[in-house]
Amino acid sequence: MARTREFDEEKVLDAAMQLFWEKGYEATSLSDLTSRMGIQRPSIYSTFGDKKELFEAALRRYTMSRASEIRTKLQNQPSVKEAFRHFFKEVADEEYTEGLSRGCFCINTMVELAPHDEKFEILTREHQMYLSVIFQETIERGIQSGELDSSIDAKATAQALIVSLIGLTVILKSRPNRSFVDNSIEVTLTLLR
Amino acid sequence: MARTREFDEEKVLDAAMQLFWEKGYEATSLSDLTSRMGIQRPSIYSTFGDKKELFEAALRRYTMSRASEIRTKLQNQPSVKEAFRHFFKEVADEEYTEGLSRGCFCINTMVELAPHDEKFEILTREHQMYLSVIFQETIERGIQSGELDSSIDAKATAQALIVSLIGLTVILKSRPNRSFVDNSIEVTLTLLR
DNA sequence: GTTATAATGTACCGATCGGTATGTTATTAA
DNA sequence: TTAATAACATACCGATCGGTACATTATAAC
Repeated sequence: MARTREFDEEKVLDAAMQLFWEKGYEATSLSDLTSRMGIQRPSIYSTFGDKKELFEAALRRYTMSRASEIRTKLQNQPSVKEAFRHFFKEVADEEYTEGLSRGCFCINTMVELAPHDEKFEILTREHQMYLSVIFQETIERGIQSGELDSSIDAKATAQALIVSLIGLTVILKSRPNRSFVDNSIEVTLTLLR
Repeated sequence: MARTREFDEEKVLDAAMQLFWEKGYEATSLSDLTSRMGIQRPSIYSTFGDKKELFEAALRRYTMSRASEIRTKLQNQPSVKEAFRHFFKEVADEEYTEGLSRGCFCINTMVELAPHDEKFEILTREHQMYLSVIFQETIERGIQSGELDSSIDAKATAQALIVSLIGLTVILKSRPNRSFVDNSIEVTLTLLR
């Protein structure tokens, strides 16, 4: 009974996500968005609502795919300690490889929007708590298998690792020496004894 | 031979610092600045240059005072481990006490500007490296005094603590449970054995 | 084929952005 | 007292901001 949509909703949302991820909320204009998403302004507003709502949709898309990506990575290694080491090193490698340092979209949002917008305070917190549980389950697997000492506090250690991961992701934006990054990763991993 | 300046340069720079610290670079407008600094636009431009230069001056002011503040805090405690514990707890307390979560101006800048502006990439990196040296010297003091095991790597441990401090500062913006924060601090401090 | 409807492209809205030209006021050296 | 000069306030600049009105186009139900 009406004209069909000419664009793929997921594809254009993905394009918006990439842009917000690179530049943040304030620095991304509607003109940036239309050109990168390949659709016109009214299409954005009719499909996603205003700029903030589009940003929120993009962030939700990011956190969901990122969480399952991390869960997969940690499950694919038999050794828990090696799994974390590999994961942390990979985070570092990405920042050194790519020209632009995008970091983590959720962390960027935590810094830019969470302090002034309760919706994003909650959204970013819940993502970190979710990741924390994934870490905890991974550590518990290591305890179960005998790889890790049963005396360690899986939950508290997972929380400390989340904090370190955030710090690592953020400091990479200032492009520190590789040795700085490698040192801090190795020392942090000694928490898994 | 000319009219005297009616404002205190340090005071108005301090006001600009507070504002950029709260809102970041993009979200702070010249109108915000003039009203908070209490001076007119042309006075800003003639005294500090354009918006980016004013921001840089504000950030430099912040990093210098913050570094000496941290150095003092760490030196004032006889026990190194207690010094770090007290300092980390204090960082957390500030975020829970204040209504607004400003976090650390330098970290905010690392996220917002460092990836797209080499000047701020360098400026923020150098501040973190400087703090890292302060941490290292503090740890070495603990080793000297016999409080800390001489087998620990002071430099690498200091770097890991810097990363954790950054992560702590950032995650506080999402207002996690106090237990999350306390747990991660305590676990991280076990690196000082 | 006709009609209803939704997606599209264009062109525009007032508001605000960072930055500056300009005229006025105050101060100091002569 | 006068002349030179720098800080001041005002008012403005073009550009861009987020958001929308409106006319056109394409599709699906009938």
